[in-house]
Formats: sequence, structure tokens, C-alpha cells
Amino acid sequence: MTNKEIAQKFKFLADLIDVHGKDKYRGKTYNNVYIQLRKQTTPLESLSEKELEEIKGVGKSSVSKIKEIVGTGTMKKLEEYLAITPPGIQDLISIKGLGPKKIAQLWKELEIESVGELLYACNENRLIALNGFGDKTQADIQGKLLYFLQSRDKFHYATFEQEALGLIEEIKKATNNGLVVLTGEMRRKLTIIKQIELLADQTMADQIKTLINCTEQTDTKITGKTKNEVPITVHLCPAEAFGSKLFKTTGPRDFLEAFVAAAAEKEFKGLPTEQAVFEKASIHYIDPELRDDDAWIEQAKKQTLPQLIVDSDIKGILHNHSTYSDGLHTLREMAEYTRDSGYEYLGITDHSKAAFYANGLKPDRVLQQMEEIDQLNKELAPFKIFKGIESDILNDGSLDYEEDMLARFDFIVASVHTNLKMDEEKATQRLIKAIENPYTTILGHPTSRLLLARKGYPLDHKQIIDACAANNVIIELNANPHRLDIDWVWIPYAMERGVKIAINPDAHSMDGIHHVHFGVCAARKGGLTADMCLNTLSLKDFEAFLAK
DNA sequence: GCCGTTTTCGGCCCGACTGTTTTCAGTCG
Repeated sequence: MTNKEIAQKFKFLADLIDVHGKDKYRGKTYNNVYIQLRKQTTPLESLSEKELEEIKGVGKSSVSKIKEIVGTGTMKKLEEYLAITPPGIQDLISIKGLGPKKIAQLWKELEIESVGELLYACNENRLIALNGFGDKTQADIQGKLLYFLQSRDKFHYATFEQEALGLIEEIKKATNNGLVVLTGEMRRKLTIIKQIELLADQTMADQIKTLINCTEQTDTKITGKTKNEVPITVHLCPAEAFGSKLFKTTGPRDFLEAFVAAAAEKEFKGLPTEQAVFEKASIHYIDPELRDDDAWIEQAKKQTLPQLIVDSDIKGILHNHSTYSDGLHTLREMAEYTRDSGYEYLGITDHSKAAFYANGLKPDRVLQQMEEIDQLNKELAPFKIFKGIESDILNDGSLDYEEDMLARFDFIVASVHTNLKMDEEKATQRLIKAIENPYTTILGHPTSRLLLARKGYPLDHKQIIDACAANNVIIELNANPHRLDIDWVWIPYAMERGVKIAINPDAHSMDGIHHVHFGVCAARKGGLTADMCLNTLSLKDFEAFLAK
């Protein structure tokens, strides 16, 4: 083991001790040992105990730890600390610019225990409220976290969408509008992806290579990274076989196998369009988003596939935050921006009073906000702001606020934010109680998962959906690309039970409303139709729905 | 935990930099 590697163990131990806020001078000592060991030029492995102890700052205890590391590869003290530190906190320690003091503060004050949670907290402007943090620090940390996640090989779909579409434009420009499209996981709009995949006419290979950093090239593909270091594969094929190749590279493998098994003919090589592939198989065209579930193949054969929802079906934006709680923009800014983005209405749902960490609204602030909404509605008509609240589901399943307050809202999104470590039975009962509350309009992000960061609540989804059906409660598909919760796999069951889905951005800023697009992507994977989505209703119909 | 002695505990490397503050705290190397 090299001196540097041995030294690193002491550094890690020092950081862990500091993060736990234990004996700060012990942490200092180990940090000093780290500094001194790095300076040593002779291999530590070859030094005797006596020689080691002669190093300034290295005492008896550290000598025995060095010997322990050389012998076993680690040391007991370090393992002890690792055992009491969540893996996510250990990840944070490895991120440059984030030191033990800040990590300790985030852990203690915001209960952040992973990179994903911290990233989400940045998105919701939670950090700037902490002592010693400001918006520059928050933005800096956010950038570093994204980099960390990128280096980890898995990404949210949203991370690369712009990059992929931009690159396609560049390639088209460089090739006089040549043949190039999205394929693979991104074309299927998977919520988590590993890379950008494109399919292009093979005669364009040379031009494409000038636009990306190519690490490997064969006759059928170019792999490498985009200029922004995003992993990419560009599949290549002759233009006349584009359809067959697109079908194949879109995948996934399971679907392709099931497709061949169900097809009238089994050979699909050399076809120019995907439509030709489906025609030859005598199977109705299946949208790429649906191909992660081969159950749709049967429906395609019977020609009973759903007409999938599209972005332009969305008429209003529900579940949004303003500066009243933890949003970045004022009520007016949110409303005008939503109106100018082409929507008919905005549902404002700031946090309820129990969400103290998010500046949840005390009753007097609720009333103040309602007054402002009335004013704005006069001014902005026919655009309309609806008075909502994201009411915390408390530990026992009841909603935040007294009944007379709950009765004043136009609609209520009920969400769990705290105490996520329950078993499935308890968690399900807690949510069902909230669903049965007559004031609940929408069940917000049911599992509270954070993709790539937090698993979320274990739920009996069928029971939850059944309860929503029985109580006329809408289920949210939280469109934040980190959540996409309820998971799209449950949409077919919800539709079967007649439970509508609300595609909500959970926006904490004006820009945030555009997240609704990622919700639509996920909803399409579940086969959602426009008529089973709540916020495809026109303003008039939405008002009628609330009145009912 | 280590050092350095006013030999038995008290005090702990440091300059640059950044971002918060308004004279300082955290991080890096």
C-alpha cells in the first residue's frame, strides 16, 4: 500500500470524527498525521515502529494504526466510524468543497443523508436558510453534486434531454439535415438512464466525430463523450435500413424477444421505417415509451392501444410553491409566468404549517395569501389562480390545519414529508387515512422517493389506488424528474380502477413549471390518456370538477 | 491523540481563497 493510500485512511477518519462532531482535537491530530505521512518519501511499509514514531505528529496510537492498515488494509477505529455513518454521508465527504462542518450542519439541521437528498434540497432553496450558507454556496454545491452523480454512471432523464436534443440539432446542421434520431433508453423515456443514444446514417460518421469526443469507433457505432462529458453512443446504419435498426436499438431486449414471438413474420432486417417493421409483423405501432412492458404487444395486436397524452394536452399547472413558503418567486411572478407559458390556470399549494423547515404557512399567512389571490384573479382574468395547500400528512394520517381552515381551500394536495421510515403496513394505513379525509383532493408524491437518492415509503400500491377509487381522490404523478412519483408502472392499474392522475410539477420557481413535461414522459410510459389526467381539464371543466 | 515542557496538563499548522458578514468561518493544499 502506498504512503498516500495509508495517509488517506487517516484523513477519512479525521473527517468522519469531525462530521460526527466528536473530539475535534482528535480529528485535528489525525488530519495532521495525514499531512505528515503524505510528506514521507520512504515507504511506510518498510519502516519500523521506532522509525514511524520519529515522524513529527505521529505518536504510539497512530503507529499501531499504521501497522494495522499495512497488515489488514484498514483499521478498527475507521470501521467503527463507518458503521455509524450512513453511506450517503460518506459520499458527501468525498465531494470537494464540502467539508465536515458543512456536512455536519446539513445532516443535523436538514436531516440530509445522501447526495440525492442534498441535491433536492438545493433545488428547493433549503440551503440558503442555513447559517453560513448563501446562494453562491448553494449553487456551488449543486454543481458539485451533479458532477458527482454524473461520475457515477446513472442519471435522471432530465439531466441529458437538452444535451441530446441540442446535439441532434448540431448534427443535422453539420450534415445538411441528415438522418439522426434519439434511440435506446432515452427514446423510451426511462426515468433513469446511463447515456445518450442516437441512431444516424452511417455516411455521416466523420461529421459526427467532429462534434463529440470519440473513444471508440466500429462500423456500427461511435462511442465516447459529448463536449459536456456526457457518455454517448451513436449507432450507425445505412439509411435504407434505418427503421429496422431504430426498432432494434430502441429495445429493450425483453420487448424485442416478445415481439418476435408474437409477430406474424420473424425477419425484420433492412426496412427503412419502424412502421414497416410493425406492418410486417402485423402488429399495430407501439410507441417507444410503452416498450418497457411487453404486455402492450397483445393490445397492439387487438388494436386497443391507448392514445397517449402529449404535452399540449396539459391545460393547468397544479401543485406549485411561492415565496409564501419555500418558493423562489412571488405569487404574481408564478401566475404571470404560468399564464405567459400558455396555461389557463395555476394551483398554488404552499407548504402547511407543520412543514416548519419549508416556512410552512401559519393560518394568518394562509388568509393573507388568499386575499392576494383574490386581488390577482381580478387583475389576471380570465387566467385563474386556485387556492390550494400542500397539507402535510401527519404521523397518524390526519391532515395539517383544523377543519374550518381546510374547508376554505379550493383544493388540497396531501403529502408525506416526514417520518418516512415506516413499515409497509403502517405507511399504507397512514396514507389511506389521509385519502379518506373528505378534504383531500390529490394524494401528493405517494412514496416520497427521490430517484437515485432515496427509496421512499414502502406502500401497498393496490390498496392505495383502491382507496383513491373509493374516495374520489386523484393521484399525483409528481413531475419533478427526481421524483416521478407515483411510478408509471402503477398507472395502468389506476386507470383500470378509474382513478385519475394529476401531472404536477411541484414547482419551486417559475422555471419549475416546465417539469410537467417530464411527468408527461413518465405518464406515457404508463399508457396514460389525456382524459384520465386531471389537469388536462379546461379552466371551466376544472372549476366544475372542484365544485362537484 | 500528540507535543512539549514552567514534567503532567493546556493548547493545538498556516496562508490563500471564497463567501458570508461587517470581522469571521470553512475549505484546500
